[in-house]
Amino acid sequence: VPELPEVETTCLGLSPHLLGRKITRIIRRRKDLRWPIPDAVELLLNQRIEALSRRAKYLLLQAESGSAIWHLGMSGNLRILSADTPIKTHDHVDFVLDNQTLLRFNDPRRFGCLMFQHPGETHVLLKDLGPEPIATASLRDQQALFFDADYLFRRSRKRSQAVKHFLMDQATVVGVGNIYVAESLFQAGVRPTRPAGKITRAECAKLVKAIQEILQFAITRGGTTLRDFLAPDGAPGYFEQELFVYGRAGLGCKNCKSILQAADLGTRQSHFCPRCQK
DNA sequence: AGCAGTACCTGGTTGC
DNA sequence: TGCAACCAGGTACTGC
Repeated sequence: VPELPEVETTCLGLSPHLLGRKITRIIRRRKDLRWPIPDAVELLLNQRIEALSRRAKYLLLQAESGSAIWHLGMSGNLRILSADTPIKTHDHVDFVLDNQTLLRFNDPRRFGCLMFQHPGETHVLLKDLGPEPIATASLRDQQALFFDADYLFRRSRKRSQAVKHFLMDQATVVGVGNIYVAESLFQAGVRPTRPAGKITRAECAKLVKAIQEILQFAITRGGTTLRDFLAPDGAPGYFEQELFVYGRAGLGCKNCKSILQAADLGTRQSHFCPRCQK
């Protein structure tokens, strides 16, 4: 379930293997992932990889002729492998490199995508994204919006939707999915079902702090491996053992021993502590 | 415009 | 034991 920490882990893991390398061949075994893979990705042939970066849950592989945009969806995985590694089921795309290695995309559920962005263009998928939750000083300068308590408070006013959905909306803040929103709400002491508009300013401050700390900590643990997430070198993430509420309905709260409950929010379940979260 | 609900997809698990 | 039903969930889409 790749959320920001998993995509960041992938980005950090891939960078040393990709930067400066030339793409010698692109193999598309499928026409469609989440969307059709545009033919324009062929413009990356014989190009050197200039940069690899993450924006929200997207991974951008930049060359002079344009950028590949990957999204890992639900089950997507990018690995660096030896060029002679046999194909497995759901291996959909290879970028073959000039040093006997390749970048291979595997995605059983095919919710992921590979798109292309021309130089100077902003792909439509990247247009309406909210601010990055963890912003460096340089990001603060280039981003129109800055993720802090004031921003979250103002944006949530008069919103009736559950705060959980509000925080998972990539237009509010990027990178937060079902796992980390549950953990952040727990750490901030806020129930997932509360209407976003009823969250106090103090709670907004707690939520911002919780989201930032949890995402940052998860990155240091290499993300969360629940079913199939692996870093580009094949290593799993170790954040699962740090989870307080996600997937723990019916079990005791690690803080107060109360039995964790499941709230039905749409089709997704959301786990919380009835005592710690108001 | 905001929001709830649905579809997409496959593999693992559950239930009869 | 075998097979169907269900569940996981990021995101775009639909319709109110």
